[in-house]
Amino acid sequence: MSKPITKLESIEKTAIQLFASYGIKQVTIKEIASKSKCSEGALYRHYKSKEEMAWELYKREVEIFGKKLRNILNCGLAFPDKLGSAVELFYKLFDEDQTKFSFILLSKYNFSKSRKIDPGLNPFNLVTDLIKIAVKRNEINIDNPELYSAMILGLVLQPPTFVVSKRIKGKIGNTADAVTRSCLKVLNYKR
Amino acid sequence: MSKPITKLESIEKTAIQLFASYGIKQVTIKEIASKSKCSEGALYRHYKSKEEMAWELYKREVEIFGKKLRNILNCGLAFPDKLGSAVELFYKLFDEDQTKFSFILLSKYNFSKSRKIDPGLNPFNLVTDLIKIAVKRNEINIDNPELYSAMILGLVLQPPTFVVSKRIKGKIGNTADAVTRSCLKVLNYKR
DNA sequence: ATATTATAAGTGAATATTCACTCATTAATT
DNA sequence: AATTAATGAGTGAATATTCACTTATAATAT
Repeated sequence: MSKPITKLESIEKTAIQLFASYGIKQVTIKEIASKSKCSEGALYRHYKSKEEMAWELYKREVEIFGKKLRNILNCGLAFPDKLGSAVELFYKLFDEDQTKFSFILLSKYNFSKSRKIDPGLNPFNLVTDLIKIAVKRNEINIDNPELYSAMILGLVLQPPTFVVSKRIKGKIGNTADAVTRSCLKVLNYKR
Repeated sequence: MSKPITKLESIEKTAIQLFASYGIKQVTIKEIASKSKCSEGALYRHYKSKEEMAWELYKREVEIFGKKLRNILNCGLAFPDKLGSAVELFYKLFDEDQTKFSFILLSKYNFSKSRKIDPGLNPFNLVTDLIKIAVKRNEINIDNPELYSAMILGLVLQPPTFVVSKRIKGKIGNTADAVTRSCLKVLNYKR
């Protein structure tokens, strides 16, 4: 046999799906192998260990999202439009692949603290920077940018989390506007 | 009847502390035993398994907090005062025992979906109900209470989570007011 | 008071189980 | 034939759990 690329894809997709549903630690190599219809050994052709695989997948997916987010935040829009596009992007991508984003959202605390994703692509950093710059430019009026960044991130992240835990049913793309407006209120944005 | 010395308290305190720091799966019985200065077997006098213990501790702590929250939300205050007291309570308790609340905040997704805490004491339900009632009484003006409950919960929960992950340093009790005001803005509360 | 008994809790070595990872073998491709 | 990849039973270290025995305390009897 020599069609490794398709196998790898299948392994990764299965792993993300299982990690998202049950958490990294509770998923076994056996499960990933059987569900992706390959052997246990096949996994080790591509990754050094299960932990390593989980981390690589996590890092990759977060950084892919981070790049998209950075592109939006870098173009010369005004603050509320940047924020709005960011929320819209996130919710759209979330709706398109809930499983992938569950994995991202829930895996955060399952890696050793020494594993770091590229700070320039870390969505938390990007949002915090966005807010700090807006403060500097007097587009919003808040003290304590760290606190307000936390509030904004929580406000934006919790609805998708509620979708994952079934407290909210269906898609959330159509709520991006309402969420953005809520953020702007919190930040005392005056148009 | 007899009531010999008990190491239960020590075991539980140690377990919560270790679970909060490293996650339930990554903590071993050996570690709990040695850190709480008892044998590995002692744990099984009180709990059927490690998993069971983690769940019982989680459930207990969440429900203790749920009771306090319910008491506050049940007394006849106006909406913004109820919300304000709730945030203040949460942040005060969080400051008093960060370890315990890290455990609560981070363990959520480590249990099987079939394990449920008493719905009447579930803080998420309590807050959602609070908001729904306020809508009914025309104290706030929002469509989609589920979405707004999610936003409010995220807004309130993320700052403590940031303390746990060291993005925010120190205590947060003094931010309760600012956070409450932000919630009221999101909810279109007109005083 | 003192002794006796009952019981819950504690102990830790022994055992069972889990699970990531390996590697000898097989199969496919060139 | 040689090379490359795939397989999955096997391995062993890590870990959870058990259990026969000990100990401390409380309840009861003397």
